Amino acid sequence: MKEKYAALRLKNQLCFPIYAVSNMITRKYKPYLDELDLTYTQYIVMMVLWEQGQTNEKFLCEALCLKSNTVTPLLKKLRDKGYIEKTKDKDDERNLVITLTKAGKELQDRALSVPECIAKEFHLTQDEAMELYRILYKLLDEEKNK
Amino acid sequence: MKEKYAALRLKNQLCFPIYAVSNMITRKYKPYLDELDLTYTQYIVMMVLWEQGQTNEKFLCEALCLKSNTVTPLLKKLRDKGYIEKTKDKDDERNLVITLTKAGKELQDRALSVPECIAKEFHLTQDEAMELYRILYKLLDEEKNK
DNA sequence: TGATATTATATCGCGTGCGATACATTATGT
DNA sequence: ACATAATGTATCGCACGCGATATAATATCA
Repeated sequence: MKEKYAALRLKNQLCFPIYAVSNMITRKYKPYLDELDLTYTQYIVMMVLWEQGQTNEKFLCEALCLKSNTVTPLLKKLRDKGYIEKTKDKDDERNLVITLTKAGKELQDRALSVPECIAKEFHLTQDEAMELYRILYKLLDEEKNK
Repeated sequence: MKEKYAALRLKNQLCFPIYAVSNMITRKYKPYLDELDLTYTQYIVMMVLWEQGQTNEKFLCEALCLKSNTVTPLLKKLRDKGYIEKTKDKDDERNLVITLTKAGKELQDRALSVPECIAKEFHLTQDEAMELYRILYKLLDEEKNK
């Protein structure tokens, strides 16, 4: 018979390797992002901005699956670094319009090498990467549609 | 031709869904672990202890892919909660021997329901769960053997 | 219109994670 | 034996991530 506590063994968890790999990824990015004066979380905020050009805090929170209590201080730091600007929406003054500064836009070119540097550090096959991606988004999408 | 900045799009990252799912998992566990007076990280520490019965900080750090500056305060909190005890190894006084208290041992029975509660919240097929597990450990093992 | 609800952002406190560093103990080499 | 290195743990400072709560602006509805 199976051991009573088998379900509580670390090796039998799916949550733990996700947690550990997530920490590992942040560590891997650090040396590359240090050169851009960005943390990992700041980097993904910048990604959204590079793509959207202009956005607001609410959109960022949803795109990154974060809460305002995480994003508000992040935006403050990015503004202090001179990468973004925050202005009030004229039509709805609750709305915080976030735009890239010149330095913020220029950062995108310097960031171009990051994805390939990171890719070299992980050795998954194309199929593995795609399957991992698919399963993770299945979990995220499921959560979003609740 | 492919857009110049395609590699910097959030949707083209593998790192981001791992990060987002990891955060999601911690949120999912919270209500169940609150009843045990454990955080997620404290929970995985307890898992190692339930399995090993006795261990030291170094073993914990390696098992959980964490550094001592994370684990030391964790152990302090678990001791304050009365779940573990810390004593010096007689043979090597650098070594911190960590053991479960009676309350710590009893907690394992109360934790037995957690894995199944969590499993119900995620809807992966058996194959998807196994493949996810395999790929994540491939990444972790690769890192360990460096 | 005016009370109430909703929405978007911000603040507070706590618990991680981590790089850098310090400290005490043991091991090592001459 | 004794200076030096290695090892195991602890401390410090910073940046998240989040639940709870607050605040300001807009929407809703009697």
